[in-house]
Amino acid sequence: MPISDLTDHTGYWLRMVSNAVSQDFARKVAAEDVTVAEWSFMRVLFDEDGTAPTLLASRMGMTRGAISKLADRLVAKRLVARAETGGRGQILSLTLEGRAKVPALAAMADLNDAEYFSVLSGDDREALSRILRTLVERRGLTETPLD
Amino acid sequence: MPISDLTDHTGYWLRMVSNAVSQDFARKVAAEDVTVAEWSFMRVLFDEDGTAPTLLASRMGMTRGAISKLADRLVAKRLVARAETGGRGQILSLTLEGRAKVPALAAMADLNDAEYFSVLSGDDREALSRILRTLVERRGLTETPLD
DNA sequence: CGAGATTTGTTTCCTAGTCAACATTGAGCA
DNA sequence: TGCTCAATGTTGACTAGGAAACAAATCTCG
Repeated sequence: MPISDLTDHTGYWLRMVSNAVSQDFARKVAAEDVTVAEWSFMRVLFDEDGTAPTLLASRMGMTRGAISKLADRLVAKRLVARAETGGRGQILSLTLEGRAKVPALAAMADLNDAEYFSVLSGDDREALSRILRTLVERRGLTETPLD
Repeated sequence: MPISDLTDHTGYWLRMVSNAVSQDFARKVAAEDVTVAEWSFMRVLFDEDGTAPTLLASRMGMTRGAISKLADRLVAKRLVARAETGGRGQILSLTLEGRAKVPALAAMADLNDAEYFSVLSGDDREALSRILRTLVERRGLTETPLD
């Protein structure tokens, strides 16, 4: 039996494109001194301010440990604030500065996405989006990635 | 202007699916005590035995430093051998043991891919593959990812 | 109530990369 | 020839995240 080539797999091409989109976006948001994970974190808080770390972890598909460290970094940058809620609990919210950054970052995300897929026809763009959503639904992928 | 949601972006779904495919594959090859990067490395050598580290780095889209360490690990596992070529140069090849492992790993890659995309119709599978290849070509993505 | 079980957030250790500095080797060419 | 400059592979410092152990806090229910 012939040995299949790496490029025979859809997963291969998927990863190549995904990596390229992510790296490009990472480069863009770096201009605002923010990482992709930080952007994602802030975007979640933008809608659901005052979220507990554990919920953020599940929203973002990261471990609580990772969220703990990510929050440290964002607090150090004065983009996020931690608030004790009495006992063990804690609540994370955007600072004014953090909230003010979100629109610019969202615009970058829009631009990055539009730019990347602009080389496709409208039909193909639509098909790609639809197929990916189908996969997520049918495979029960609930964990959220970073962008 | 409304702030776009993370899920408005095709890149978001792309990353979610790509991560899921990769993680699943990583879990599978771990049964053979191999990582995804190691598999990729071995697969390249399978066809192009006696490759220099720098060429492997470009084939795999990794830095020379990463290849150097990856090669260390594979040599330690007796799957790859380093050969001096006189001066500074060096050449990497699969050992017999390494070469013998490739077919099983390739079968795993085939299975993983087939399994993941089995929930799509034939048309959608084909469309996805075609669209991804179009993106790679039109965006000039030459760097190779890991699976 | 109170004792075990669970949950929460943190921390430590580990892995797998990048980046940049480095010594070594080789090539080009006056 | 010999000088300079580029390329090679390695290394160390650093980063981001996962896994698991942990202490503290909260639940559960007898």
